[in-house]
Amino acid sequence: MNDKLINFFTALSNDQRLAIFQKICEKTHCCFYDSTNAEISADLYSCNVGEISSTFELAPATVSHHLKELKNAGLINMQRKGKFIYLTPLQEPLEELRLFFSGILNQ
Amino acid sequence: MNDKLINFFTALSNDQRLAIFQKICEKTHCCFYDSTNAEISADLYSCNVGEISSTFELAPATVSHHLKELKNAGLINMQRKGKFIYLTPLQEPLEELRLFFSGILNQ
DNA sequence: ATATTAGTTTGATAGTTATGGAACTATCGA
DNA sequence: TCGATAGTTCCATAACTATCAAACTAATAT
Repeated sequence: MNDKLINFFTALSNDQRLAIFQKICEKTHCCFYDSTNAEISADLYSCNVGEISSTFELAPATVSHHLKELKNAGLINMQRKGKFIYLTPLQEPLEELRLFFSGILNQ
Repeated sequence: MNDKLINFFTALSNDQRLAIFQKICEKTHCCFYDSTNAEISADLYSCNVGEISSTFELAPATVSHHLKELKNAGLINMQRKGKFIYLTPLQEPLEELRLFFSGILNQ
């Protein structure tokens, strides 16, 4: 039960990784639709690994490690589309965390 | 800005420390009043360091380190009353964390 | 005063984590 | 098919973390 929480907290306890997660959240916009009402493809509303690498001054290997940890913690999704891998935050963990901090005190 | 969050997450990213924090929260009850309407003293509604030591199978030194970290992160308060040191969770950080997870996504 | 109980600090050690270079895999465009 | 671009995995290392024994400080009781 606490294992999942530990994974969340561990993933967010590193400053680079927290910043990366925030960037992913910030860069992700909910599904917009174009004039024809067709959903615009993921690369228009989420960010890819390269964008993280160039934003933060970290070696690609390091970024890769951090993303892997965010993914393993269950905080983000990584989806390849051709040459790029797109990053999106998952909502459930955010909800779980909100609930955890709402419910922890007796009142 | 993120420093405070990092401290929260780091403090909660260790399984023993998370369990200790949960224990402190669980053992803390909001101010009850006795029949004379006088506030009952802290030792009746919060837990002390020894209680943590005996609950978790950790050396006193280890417990002390963990508590220090929870305190330095700003998650708990430690108040000596005579021989004992009483532990209480702080509410602001919980609220901050709730808000963080509420506000991080664009919608 | 001194013994006892409660807890901290110091110092050491074993284990974990962050970082990146180098070598790898995957996809695409020419 | 070959070169370029995107990203991962392997490996090493430096830095950090968790743990506890031993020596300490703080408060109380006798």
